[in-house]
Amino acid sequence: MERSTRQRAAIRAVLDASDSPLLPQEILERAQAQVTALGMATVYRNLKLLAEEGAIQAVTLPGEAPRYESAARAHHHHFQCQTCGRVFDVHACPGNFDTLAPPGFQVARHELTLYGTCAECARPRTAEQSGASQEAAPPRQ
Amino acid sequence: MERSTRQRAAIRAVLDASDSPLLPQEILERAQAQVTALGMATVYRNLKLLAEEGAIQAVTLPGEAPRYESAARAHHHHFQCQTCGRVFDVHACPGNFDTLAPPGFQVARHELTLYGTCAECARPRTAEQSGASQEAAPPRQ
DNA sequence: ATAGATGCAAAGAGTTTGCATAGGT
DNA sequence: ACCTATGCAAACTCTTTGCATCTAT
Repeated sequence: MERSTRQRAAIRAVLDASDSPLLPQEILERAQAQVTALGMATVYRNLKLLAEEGAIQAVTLPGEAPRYESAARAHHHHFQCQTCGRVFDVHACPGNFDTLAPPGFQVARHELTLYGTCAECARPRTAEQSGASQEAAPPRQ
Repeated sequence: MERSTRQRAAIRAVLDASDSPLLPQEILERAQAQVTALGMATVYRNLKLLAEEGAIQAVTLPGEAPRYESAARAHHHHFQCQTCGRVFDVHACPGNFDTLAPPGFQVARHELTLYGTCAECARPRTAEQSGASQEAAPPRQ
């Protein structure tokens, strides 16, 4: 049966504490604050394990490594800013997509990703007075 | 400026001829029917180039390598069968997602992926009489 | 003739796996 | 005590890059 280890607890804690999906590397770094000797292999093994049992979910964006987030969070989608590359949660959901698929197809779940310009990047002239500091993920593209 | 080579033409032709997104490996194999000595590096270089100029688009599904498809095809989404792993096109689109993002966010485009059971996998008992032959991508998961 | 494109092989990045050891039950 | 989970390093897969050669313009 599955054992409860400090490593697994730390990884879960990191994902539960984050308000956006994290890269394996980020998870490793943050979890090492709890378990110093934690290795990347253990992170991957636990991500896979936790994903299989439904405790966490993978978030994949085109051209980027998979990120992971706690499945405990309410159903939501993602928005990636094409300017700064950051990923935001979108808690709205148009809902029922069951009728979109061809006849005979059964829709179990869906994923929706929006791309565009985030509020910060949309008004660069007010960036200073708004106190925006780009403290999240740095620009990528 | 950009030259027109047999390799690039073959890659474009393969993508234009396909009715579902293809993996780089599949593109290589099919294009080699035209250009025998074609190498994988050239496929990747051209996929990148064609994607940058908007001629093709990448389709990324969680846990799978990116697939590519012609951008000439009308706006559509994808459905992946959780049983056989195949990817189907979904030509319906709920449309306007502009209001889903938080205030100040500008939505330029969106991607929607549906997961569930395809018509074939939904009724295994009628698979024989329907003539289904699983000739598309083999099961993966 | 010139400069972009190709093919091969080596290099990178991200992820997985083998194996001996640590540690939960 | 048993057996899963870990840590390290090697292995793997997918993708990118260096370099000499080829080729479209």
